[in-house]
Amino acid sequence: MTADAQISRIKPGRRTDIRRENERVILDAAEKVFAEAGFGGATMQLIADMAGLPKANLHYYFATKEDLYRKVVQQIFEIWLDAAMLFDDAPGPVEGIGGYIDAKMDISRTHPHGSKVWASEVMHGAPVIQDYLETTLRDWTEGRIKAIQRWIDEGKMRPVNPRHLLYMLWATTQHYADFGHQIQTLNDGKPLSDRQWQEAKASVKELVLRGIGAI
Amino acid sequence: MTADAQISRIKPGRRTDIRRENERVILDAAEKVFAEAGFGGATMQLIADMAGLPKANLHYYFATKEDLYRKVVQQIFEIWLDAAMLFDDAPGPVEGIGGYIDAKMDISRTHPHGSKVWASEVMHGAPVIQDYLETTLRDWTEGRIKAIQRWIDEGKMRPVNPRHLLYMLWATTQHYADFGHQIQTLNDGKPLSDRQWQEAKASVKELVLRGIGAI
DNA sequence: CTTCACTTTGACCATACGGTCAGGAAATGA
DNA sequence: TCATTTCCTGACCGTATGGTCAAAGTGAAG
Repeated sequence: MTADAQISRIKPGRRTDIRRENERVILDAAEKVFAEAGFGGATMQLIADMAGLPKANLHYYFATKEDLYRKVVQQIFEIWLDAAMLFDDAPGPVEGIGGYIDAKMDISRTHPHGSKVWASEVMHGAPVIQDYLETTLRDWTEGRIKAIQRWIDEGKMRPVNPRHLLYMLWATTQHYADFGHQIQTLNDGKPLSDRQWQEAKASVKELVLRGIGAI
Repeated sequence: MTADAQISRIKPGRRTDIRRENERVILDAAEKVFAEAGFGGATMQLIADMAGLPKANLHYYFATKEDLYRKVVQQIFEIWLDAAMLFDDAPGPVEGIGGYIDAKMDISRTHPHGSKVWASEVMHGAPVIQDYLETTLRDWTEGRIKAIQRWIDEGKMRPVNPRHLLYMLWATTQHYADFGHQIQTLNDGKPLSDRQWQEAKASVKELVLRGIGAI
């Protein structure tokens, strides 16, 4: 992070880069603090300390706490949408759903904070991203349901309710991020190792793919 | 709720009942507010308004905000533990796991607030219930893993990783409470009907039981 | 060097929050 | 009736928080 800052300041170092870099540092800090303390429990001072900047500087880049929070939520949503592309262009459920599980599990490992912020936002009634749920997410969901239904019609999987299958995919994959602390506690207090993450991915994939009769 | 208050005030109406009743009203209000706003976003004033009592009265029954919060978390944990009894005394996975799914799905419908408070608590690193995770939950989990392993050894289900199976059960069932708002939004803004809840339970049970090769 | 836009920040403010407390009301038992 | 315990609550307090602002710092362009 610090190294990046120095690099970007040396190489094409311009005013724009200062802004871009600081916004990134602040967003990363905010994601972590919002995840660990919730929106209400997070303070601008905590985020500032985590980012290594004075509090007033945060308000120079982000007008309000809500504004900063909104950007954090949008970020994780876009990451998930990108990963969801694996669903398309897949010939069948093994590649489509299996690949989607892989991607979402990887995100749960690399972006646990973002996942928690999203979960918290939805649990509180989605006050700032309700429009996303009603537009982008709804459209995406309907599209995926159609894809699953096609696989069912083609006999590539059993006739399960596509909607509840999607919920299960979301729930199961995000659980490893949102409830990571509980999982770690039940793992003798240690984070899952590489091998254990592989095991988790394999277990989830097998349970789901066998559950829908794709293998 | 009001009726209960009147009844309990008339029937065996004693000092103890006033305390019991008020504590219940406050706990119910607190559960809802903590679920909707998070610990940091919840205020004693909001809880007091929801309970229909002056704020100072809350502090008469519960010393601090943390104290009140702790009681709320303990409550949902006990409800879940009770439901988990269905796991025991079951001859096989169809009854044991199937019954557990039924029970947890019912709780997700009847106690969505408690589930959200628990999720929020764990996501924030379980600051107040870490000891529960390390003792009661860990013991319960180990016991259930043994039970599942026994079913596997008896050939009643496929050899899946019991730990990840449990995580899937928790994730999937609690998803219907924790992400209820998202599910409702994707259901044209309407809460799931009785029929839709039946469909959800059936889908989850079939996916899981088929996934583990129990049906 | 001067200019000018962009960035930084310590000091400050109004508000809202958790919690306290004194004094009164209500219930109970003798 | 009176004493005692329990319950109730408006008013109050110290603190922490989100946000503001004026003044200073910085560096590229002319």
